[in-house]
Amino acid sequence: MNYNPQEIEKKWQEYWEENKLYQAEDFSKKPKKYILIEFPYPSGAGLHVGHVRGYNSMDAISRKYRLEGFNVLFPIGWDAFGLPTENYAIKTGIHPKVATEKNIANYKRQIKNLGLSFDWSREINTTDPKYYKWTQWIFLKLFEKGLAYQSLLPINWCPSCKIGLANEEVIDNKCERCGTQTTKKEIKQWMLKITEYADRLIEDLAGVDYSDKIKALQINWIGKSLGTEIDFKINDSDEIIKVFTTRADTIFGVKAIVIAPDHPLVKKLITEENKEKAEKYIEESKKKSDFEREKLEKVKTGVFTGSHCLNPVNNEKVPVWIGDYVIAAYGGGAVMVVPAHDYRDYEFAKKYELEIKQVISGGSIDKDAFTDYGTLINSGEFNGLGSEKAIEEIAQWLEKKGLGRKTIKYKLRDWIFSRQHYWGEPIPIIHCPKCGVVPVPEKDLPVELPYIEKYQPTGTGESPLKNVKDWVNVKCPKCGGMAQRETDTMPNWAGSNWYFIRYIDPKNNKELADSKKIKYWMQVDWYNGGYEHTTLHLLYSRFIYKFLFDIGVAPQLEPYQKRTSHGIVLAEDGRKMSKSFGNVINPDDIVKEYGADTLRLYEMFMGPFDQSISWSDKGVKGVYRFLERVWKLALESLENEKTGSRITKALHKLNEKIDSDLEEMKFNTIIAAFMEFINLAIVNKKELGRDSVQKMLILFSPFAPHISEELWKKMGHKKSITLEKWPKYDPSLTKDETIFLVIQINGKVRDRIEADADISEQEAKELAISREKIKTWLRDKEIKKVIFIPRKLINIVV
RNA sequence: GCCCAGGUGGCGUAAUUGGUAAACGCGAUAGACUGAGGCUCUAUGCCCUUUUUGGGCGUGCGGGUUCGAGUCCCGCCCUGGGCACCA
Repeated sequence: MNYNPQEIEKKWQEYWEENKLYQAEDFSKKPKKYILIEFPYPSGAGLHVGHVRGYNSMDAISRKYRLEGFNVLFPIGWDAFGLPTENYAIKTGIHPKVATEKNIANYKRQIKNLGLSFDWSREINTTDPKYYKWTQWIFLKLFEKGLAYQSLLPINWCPSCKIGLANEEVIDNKCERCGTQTTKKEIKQWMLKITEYADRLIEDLAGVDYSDKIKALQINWIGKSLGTEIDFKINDSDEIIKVFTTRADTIFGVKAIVIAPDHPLVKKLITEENKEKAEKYIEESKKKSDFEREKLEKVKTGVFTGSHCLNPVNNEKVPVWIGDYVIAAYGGGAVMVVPAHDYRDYEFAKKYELEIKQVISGGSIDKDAFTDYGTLINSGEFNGLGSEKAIEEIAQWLEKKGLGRKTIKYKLRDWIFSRQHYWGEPIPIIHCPKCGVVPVPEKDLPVELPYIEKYQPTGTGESPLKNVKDWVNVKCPKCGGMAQRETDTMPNWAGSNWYFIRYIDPKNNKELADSKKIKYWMQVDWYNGGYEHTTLHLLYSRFIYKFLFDIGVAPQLEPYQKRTSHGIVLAEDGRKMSKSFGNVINPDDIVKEYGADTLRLYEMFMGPFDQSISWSDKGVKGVYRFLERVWKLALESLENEKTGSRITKALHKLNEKIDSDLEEMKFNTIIAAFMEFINLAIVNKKELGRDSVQKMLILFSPFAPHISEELWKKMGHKKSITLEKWPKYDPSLTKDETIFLVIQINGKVRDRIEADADISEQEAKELAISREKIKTWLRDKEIKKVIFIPRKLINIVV
């Protein structure tokens, strides 16, 4: 009988589900493991082989943990609100709700075909009102604590999607979804104060097991920067411009202050004679997109306001300029120009004929700016100090006089939490003409998203919900007067902020989850997902979890003990898989042709887990051939009684290899080790006994569950292989009794001899110099030194 | 510019963490099987030398440490990813 995955896989998938073999048990006495994958967004495109890479790897880990006696929670659900579905709906005319249902059904079918050991009894869906009731509840709590607020802000606006975008959704000044150039638009937005958690989000990384890469990515994104805020008093005025700098040591070299065109003091600073020129500049910079500014102007532009301010350290009069390269949102929107010690300032000074005054010794200032640290010169009482010390002392000096202070700035901005779109969780707020902003009372949650036919964006910047009069108009919960609902919805990150808590108690109607259950299951022991979510989803969900900790819902400071990320699966041509390139591999096709086990094994074997790898059809075939060999070998060995020592040893070695490599996600070498074992066993077929086949199948089952289960049954077992125990290897059997001792002369391999593994140095030496080959090498030479490494080699130095 | 990875056969990659470089898979070539093709099996695997014997080179480049370096140190080059008028 030939290996025929199409015949066996479906059968076992149904068997596993019917017998509830993968359901996690609350409060089980067994030790728990919470294994999490990023729940998929059910798009119209269907499951990607990249999803499969992450899922089946964590599936193998979950399966092994179960065999080892752990109570494993390995859940799945759907992150279904958001733009992709809405755009799909607009394109096809299928309502987002219907499209979501359809897409989920498709994903579910695809995922079930892979034989993953998810606990389907805990399936969740972020678009289910029973679920988003709690997403809204979290928002109310954030509002209550002052962490959700409204703000009129120039936001990134995509003219094509007609939607406001968070900074994180704008890439290269283009809309992340459609690629259209973004512009700015002022809208009243809901914001979340993630910046309040910036420090904790950095500090608490110390206590979790994330790779350095992931930690660095997050720390970079938060962009903490220590510096000094310096007050520059405006000449003949009480107004102060606060300037942020990391280089307070260069303050004696300041030759101008540049403020952003939208700095609050701009209007006051422009003098009558500069009015025309300055206002024209501001107008023009507003028109320019960020993209243009970056690409077209290497040398920064600016315009003089006509006003001056005073340098607090020496009362020098310094001109105030307006420059569109200064970002209003960062560091107070004002910078000090130190031409001698900053490249941009140097160019700026050359262009506008400002003085270049050197205050740090070093470099050649007539040629270019000198930006390194050094010793202060031309800096009054601070002359002679090193930069680092000077930064410290100047800050202290300023602080004493009330003219400046040490401060910390972050690149991380508060999180724009409003979307003017239909397909999202309604923000549970009511606007009352009398009482103002009123939160929807908890008892009235969820605020259900009404089913409407016109869900297209209005293009005015308002949500389509604005037109649903009988939904918008409500009584104010406070005064009972007529009021209106907030019509903005939440971004698609809202539901995924906390979903891992809902898996713990998915049907709870009173809380997000029962607190005892949360205590039992949290933290997530191991969370795997794509690198692309490192700065968005991962950071957001850590923030929300910290908030939940602060209000007593979450028991720990961090949600995820360990976070790993898989590399992207690229197309065979090395490019990203994309419909437009026509190079997409559909997992369905692979399952149909070769079976799920082949797909799973191939994706583990293709290369290092965290690395991007190109797909290879040839590689898939190679794995399929391997499975055919396993099948044939196992069936042919059923009648063998005893296992030879060579096979026994190899099996224990394999066992050891899996144990050590799986924790490190070295799936590729595990599969290679399996192949090696099978190759050995095929050559020594008669030595492969029944007991070893059995053990081999258990070891194989986390990786290729279907074929293992089928062969297990063919061996006469009545119970599922998933109920077996993970074998323990005997360390004494993983070591060889004889080895090939390598003989080196001057570090070069000259010979190798089979020898007893525990051969002594003396014996090894004697053996070595008795060899004809070695004798030739040693002729007429004097042995200076002999280095002997037990079990490995002997090196003769002549 | 800054921060991460990484650079090993024709290709994807492996190397017990300083000890036989190329395991495993793919491809290629030759042979076996076949009427033929495919599948499968066996062998080969970079350069030099007369085939074997044997020897040399060899892990991006240049140095260094060491009995011994893909692995450690110093200096470069290149590729991929992330951030970026961030002051």
